[in-house]
Amino acid sequence: MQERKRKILRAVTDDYIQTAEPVGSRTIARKYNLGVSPATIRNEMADLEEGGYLRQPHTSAGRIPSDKGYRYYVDSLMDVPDVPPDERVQIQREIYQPQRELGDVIQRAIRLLTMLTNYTSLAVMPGVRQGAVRHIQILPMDETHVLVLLVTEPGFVQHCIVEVSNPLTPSKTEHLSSVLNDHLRGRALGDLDRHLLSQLGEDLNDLRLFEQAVELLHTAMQEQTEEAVYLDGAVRILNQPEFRDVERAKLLMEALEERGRILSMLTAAAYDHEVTITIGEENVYAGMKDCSMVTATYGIGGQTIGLVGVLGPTRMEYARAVSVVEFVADNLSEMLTKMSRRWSRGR
Amino acid sequence: MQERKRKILRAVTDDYIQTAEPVGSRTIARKYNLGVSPATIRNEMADLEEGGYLRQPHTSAGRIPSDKGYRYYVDSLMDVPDVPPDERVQIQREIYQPQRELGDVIQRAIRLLTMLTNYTSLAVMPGVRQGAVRHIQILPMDETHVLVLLVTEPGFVQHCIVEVSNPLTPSKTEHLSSVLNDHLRGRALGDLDRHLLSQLGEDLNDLRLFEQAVELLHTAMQEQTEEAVYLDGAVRILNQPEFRDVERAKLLMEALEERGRILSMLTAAAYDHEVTITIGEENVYAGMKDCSMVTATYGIGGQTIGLVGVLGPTRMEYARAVSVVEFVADNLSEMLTKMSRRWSRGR
DNA sequence: GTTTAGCACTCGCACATCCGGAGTGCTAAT
DNA sequence: ATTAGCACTCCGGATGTGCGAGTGCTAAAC
Repeated sequence: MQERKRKILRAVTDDYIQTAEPVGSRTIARKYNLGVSPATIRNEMADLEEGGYLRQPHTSAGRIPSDKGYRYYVDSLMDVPDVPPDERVQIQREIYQPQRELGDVIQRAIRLLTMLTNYTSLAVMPGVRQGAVRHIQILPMDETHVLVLLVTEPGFVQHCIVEVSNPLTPSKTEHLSSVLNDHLRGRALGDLDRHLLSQLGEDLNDLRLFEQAVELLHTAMQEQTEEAVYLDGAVRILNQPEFRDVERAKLLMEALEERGRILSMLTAAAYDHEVTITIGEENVYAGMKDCSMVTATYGIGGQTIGLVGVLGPTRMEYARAVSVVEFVADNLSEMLTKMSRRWSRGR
Repeated sequence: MQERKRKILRAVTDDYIQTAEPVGSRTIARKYNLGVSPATIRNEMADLEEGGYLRQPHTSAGRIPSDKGYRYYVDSLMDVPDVPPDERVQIQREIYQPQRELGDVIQRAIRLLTMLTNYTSLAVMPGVRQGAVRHIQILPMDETHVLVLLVTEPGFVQHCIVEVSNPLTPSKTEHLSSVLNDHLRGRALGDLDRHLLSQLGEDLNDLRLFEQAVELLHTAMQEQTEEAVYLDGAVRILNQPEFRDVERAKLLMEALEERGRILSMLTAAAYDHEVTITIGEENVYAGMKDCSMVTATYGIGGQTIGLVGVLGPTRMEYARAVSVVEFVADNLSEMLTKMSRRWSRGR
């Protein structure tokens, strides 16, 4: 694409992102000094429309970027700014809090994301399957229930209550706990295989207990195997003029209430790349067709374990969103990696 | 108030609740056969308006109930229907699930409430202070952090990670756990007093350990002392015609996102009575001035520990809401009481 | 050949206007 | 005390109009 067309596409997109109004040739000529007259810009815009980068809401209105236009914009027009220093420290202060649970950290991280971007933000936290087991503990609750407590890398605590067919005495649960600990520590719960299980059986020396243990782990895993979805500032989306229509807003909010849907949307889109931008129609779900997402992955020691991002209208401040989301994700990764290392050293 | 006025107020309220349109004298004469002409009804309505029970959105429109009118309606006009059998079983099936955590139970209960009433529903779950301790366990995480696990009556599990100034070895945490267990079991965490603490000190036989224990409990309590607020179906409120205005909707949704505000609102209103109805202006918070709440308390063995309810427009189906909310709360109480008894027997 | 000025044309939007319907309050008759 | 009749009010939707912003085209200028 010729340089001038690029400049114009960029101007249109920037302006529309800022004002939410269709932008005309005169406006561009005035605000962005390209050194050409409105008429020339009009011609170029007609070409851009033909190419599918711009569209007109109605004849004789200004142009707005199409999804394809936004795509081109984020891929090769925008320049991502640095995160300003004050925001850097704000983010880092929030993330490097005195250590808490992973869930809390993520919650706080995305709350900040919401504040800074004014968009809805979301995160996926890894489920229990993924992380290596640090500690596992079985505690009796009442005749028919036990509590399974699981601490996984990197400091992710989960518990669930499991019904057992035969009562377990405190001494038995203690025994069970220690055996399970010996065998599973350092391993991911998803890695349970036959070999491991048979070895477990030998060490337990008690068939019924063994069966219960297997049953227990099975249930525990089923219960909380799912990745957790965090969401913050869902109402922010109502600030956007494109959602001044209640019906639309309702539709979107309803979609956001269904965590499962969000999850599949997020994972479908973006688990492999550092930063992913999903624009309008690229979204799998109807009802999100005029939203965009900017997401980034975070992980421990280079391995991706989760995802944070923001959700806004397609007319989103992509450049800023990218910079902030990326920065948050990077810091999250760094923090988690440190946290994990500290634990290894402590052993 | 004369019987006929009561009948008319009731007719107006019923009709307005159903249609969301101001209701006129002719409508009442036609739909609710009171045996009098529209003109008579008009006179009566004028009286009711003077008395503050009805109001007119504008001259020459029909009447709608004022807050005072609703108040009179719920206090002495409406008759609360039984919960229909199919809904009864649905509710009971949901609540008497194979035992899970209290949080899950409540979550499910209010989800159902949302489904059945089509209003936003909410619940308050007791914080950690209130319940008697069943089990307490300290586990080391890394050099500077331990995990405090707390199981309180009636099967409420909470954990939190606490930073400690001096590292605790596994053997020490074990010792600490067992001592704490001995002393705190059956007591509420909020009851920690000097006497108890000094006794603890004696048994621990280790000053530093004792100090850490106190510090630990202190932090643990501070962290999670707050009652938890559950919310479901917040978007449902957008279905109501009174919130077709986006600004209003946004305001309310924003209020709903602030859990603390909800909490104080709920507790302020309704902790003492079985079923409480809070109407429009009676709400403490602006932004809720055209909402009503129907809440009921639940508890264990007669002692109130929490609260469930629904939130809708003042033009709410009070009768139905009351019946369903009450039924849910009662079943919740019954279930929790049983659960608690079962545990006592298990000891 | 590209750029630009000029101009006719197109829409959407805000605003004013108008009309009908629903409902009221008052008065007088029952 | 109740009711029929009637004049009056006011909202809401339909209709019409003018204005402004913006376009596309054409012809002139560079």
